Amino acid sequence: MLRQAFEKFVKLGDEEWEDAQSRFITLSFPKDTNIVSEGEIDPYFYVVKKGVHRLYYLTPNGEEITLGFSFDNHFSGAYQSFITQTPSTVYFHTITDTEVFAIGYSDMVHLLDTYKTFERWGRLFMQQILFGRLQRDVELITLSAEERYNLFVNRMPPELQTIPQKYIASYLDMTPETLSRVRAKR
Amino acid sequence: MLRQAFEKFVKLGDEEWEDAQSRFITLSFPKDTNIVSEGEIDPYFYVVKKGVHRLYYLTPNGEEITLGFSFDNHFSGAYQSFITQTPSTVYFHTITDTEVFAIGYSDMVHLLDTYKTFERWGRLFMQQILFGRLQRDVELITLSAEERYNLFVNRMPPELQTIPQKYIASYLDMTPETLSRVRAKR
DNA sequence: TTAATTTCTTGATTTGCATCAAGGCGCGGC
DNA sequence: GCCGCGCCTTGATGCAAATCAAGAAATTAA
Repeated sequence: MLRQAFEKFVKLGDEEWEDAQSRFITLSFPKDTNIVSEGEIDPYFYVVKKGVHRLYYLTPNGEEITLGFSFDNHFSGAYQSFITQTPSTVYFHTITDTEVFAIGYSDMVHLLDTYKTFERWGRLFMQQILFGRLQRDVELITLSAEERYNLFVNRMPPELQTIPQKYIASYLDMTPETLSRVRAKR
Repeated sequence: MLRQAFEKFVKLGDEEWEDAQSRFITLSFPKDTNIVSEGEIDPYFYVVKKGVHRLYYLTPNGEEITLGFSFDNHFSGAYQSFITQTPSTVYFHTITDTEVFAIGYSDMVHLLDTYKTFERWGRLFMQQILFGRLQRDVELITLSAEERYNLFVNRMPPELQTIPQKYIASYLDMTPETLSRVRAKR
């Protein structure tokens, strides 16, 4: 399952996979926990075994803005902090009880340095996140609040059915009041 | 100069550099040309020798939305189309007369396949673009039209002084009228 | 140079969504 | 099982920026 997450991007040889696998640990967190907070360096890169995560940041006046969600079988974490080993500007937060595979920085560097395959995985992974963000940028700028919500619902995997609406609202760049009104119209 | 563009990310060995260098060609375009249009596959990845470029897309009602600019000594192109070899959703456009180094897809694949250093360059380059977009997302959501313009001016390199204001306006997600009013207040 | 376009400015009006406000519902804790 | 505190809803009002509308300035073409 961990291996599959990587093999969505690259084919792994058995030896390099053994090496990689041995470097992951399993961690659990209860719901509503900040795994990483603003100002901390994210010590791990994560693969979600079970649960739903949220990335958000705080505006100067204390409002939470949700950047994205992640869930089962996907990569997760405060990537920028982890890969640059600098203090995070975002909170990495559990919406549900969660289990993850986690790998530390020096172990990740080992994989990237040693295996060309992992270096390629890293490139393709970054690429996927980037292209996803670009798509989102287009949608935030060109679509109305109602259209953004409709798109979200159509793409929403079942895992996200349970997310509090205020998180969805901030992800879609609207207030909870606006989201509530949009929903009332369906 | 071409080499320096890569060496902002990774240190290159002389042999791999020779191989890479030999695969670039030089191209020129007059101002106001679409190097790549929507629906076309971008045949090259570019490094700007001289000139200013713009990436934009068209909304359903024909409005141009500017995604970004590039200029001397930086990488440029419709990356998503090039790297995935699929039709572009964006226009890649010259604002000024332009000279570029360009490398074709099979040559780029050769470099990525053959040299771990280029694979790493690719990862770090994608990463830089991604982190830049994330920063921009934050600014678009949290800042007012006036604050966005002030930030842009502070960061703007001299090359961008000559850009038509309507392009800046659409990059900052406001109308030309709004930008004009913001500027009048300084 | 002058004419033709395009870009930029300035003013009046509109609008989508935010903000402010208050009541009801649901869920977790004791 | 009931209490209390977030969360969601619904209504009234406000506002930043869009839209609509001309004219002025700048760029391009002839």
